[in-house]
Amino acid sequence: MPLVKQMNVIGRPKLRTIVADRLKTFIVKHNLQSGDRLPTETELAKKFGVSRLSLREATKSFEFLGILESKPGRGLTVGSVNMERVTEYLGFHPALHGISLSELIDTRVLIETGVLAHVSQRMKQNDVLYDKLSTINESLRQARSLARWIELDSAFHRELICASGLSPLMAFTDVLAVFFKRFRESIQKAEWSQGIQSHQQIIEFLKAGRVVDAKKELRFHIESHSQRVKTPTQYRDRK
Amino acid sequence: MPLVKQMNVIGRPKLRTIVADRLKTFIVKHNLQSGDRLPTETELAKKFGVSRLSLREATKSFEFLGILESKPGRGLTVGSVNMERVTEYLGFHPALHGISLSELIDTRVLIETGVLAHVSQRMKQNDVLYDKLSTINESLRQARSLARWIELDSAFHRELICASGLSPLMAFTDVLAVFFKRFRESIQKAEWSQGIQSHQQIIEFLKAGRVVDAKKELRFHIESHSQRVKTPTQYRDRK
DNA sequence: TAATAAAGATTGTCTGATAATCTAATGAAC
DNA sequence: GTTCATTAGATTATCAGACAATCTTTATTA
Repeated sequence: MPLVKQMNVIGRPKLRTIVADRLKTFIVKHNLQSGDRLPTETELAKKFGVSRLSLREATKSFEFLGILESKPGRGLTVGSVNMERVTEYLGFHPALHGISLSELIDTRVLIETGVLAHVSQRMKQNDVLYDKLSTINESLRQARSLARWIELDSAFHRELICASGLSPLMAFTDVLAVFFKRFRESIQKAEWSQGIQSHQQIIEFLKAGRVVDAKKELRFHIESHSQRVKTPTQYRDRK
Repeated sequence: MPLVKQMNVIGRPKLRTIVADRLKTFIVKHNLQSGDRLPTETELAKKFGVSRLSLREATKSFEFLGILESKPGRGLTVGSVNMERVTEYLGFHPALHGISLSELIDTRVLIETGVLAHVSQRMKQNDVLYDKLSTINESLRQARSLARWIELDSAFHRELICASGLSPLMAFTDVLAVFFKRFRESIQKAEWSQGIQSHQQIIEFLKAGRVVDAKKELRFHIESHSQRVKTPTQYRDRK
């Protein structure tokens, strides 16, 4: 007969969870900044009373997010969060695939048109913003392959958000970009020029401070994408 | 004399990085959905040609994000992304503390006002939306503690986004909420009633289809937060 | 002094083992 | 036959120890 089962009953928290929490506390308590070094794995493991393996499960999760960095011979250092990494792996998750195209487009229209007032404002004080956007659009004209076109079109819209100076939105739009990539791929070559014209019109409007016109043009530009996509791409092709 | 140093020179990618990528591919290729089961750790390790340990470093990172779940005796299953978890651990990171309050407020104003047109539209077809918001606001009147007030205020604004039906924005505002929590805590009791009145006004405007007025009121409501906060909260209290 | 080589420290990865936990099969009682 | 408790099997959780790979620092040499 088996001994009395160790009563841990419902969810005993995993060790790595505890360690992750203590690591977080450690960083905050010591007020560590990017680049600062942490104790070695062995020391931390001893400090937390767990094996080096359990400690690593926590640090590796942090490293995945970019919170920590580790190199052989150097040790652990505080990193700088890598949003791209996060979004790349969150973006592919099935749960997020259920979002309809119209929802995605509405969201994008909301953010990009909302940003224009800020962009226009900042353009007045800084010519570089206009030049950057203009340069990308110029390259767009010379794009030969579809892949290159998609890359530059994404860059244009990304730069638009960036020009607003609202950094939180940058990270978010990177997530959205993952989904739009697949829609962009259904674009026809004949439609390139139309898109480029729209881009140009938008930045001219912005430079002139005509925000309302820019919004209208941008909304039309984004929404015209959707009309070309006949059927939403299916991802579930088998039972 | 040491042997010729194994020339790997620049960054040979870590095994866990490769494994993470192959795991991602595996999930996408097999079209796995939330709740679906994966092969066992041993099988996956064999499949990828690495040790079980290296495999675990990848799966644990995924588990941390909520992409995977693991239980002893059951195995690995596809999870549903836990944004709270992600934001909790990203939110404490020093690099993200650099975002200024004005940037946060501008971003919030942009999203919340942008959403109002959608909300108003949907309110016409569904009374429940108005009732939900109204109920939260009603509870807000009866809140006694600051903690309760913060909780309900957050809930109101969250419900507002939710009412737009744009689910991508939900996840994003949850991230922003982490940062706003600390600013809400500086609010004065005397200001409660003013906030509640604003809430009420906003939903009345929305119900009446007066989107422009609702936007104006909401913008004022959010921006008035910032004026109360005298100095941006400092996190670096020591060298 | 500067370049090179060696030594030390630290993470990367592997193997193997035991404990904890869940799932499913088994059997007993009604 | 049905329902419940028990058992057995499968799978992850955690540990320990070892060696390789890599970076940093020190020591050596020209």
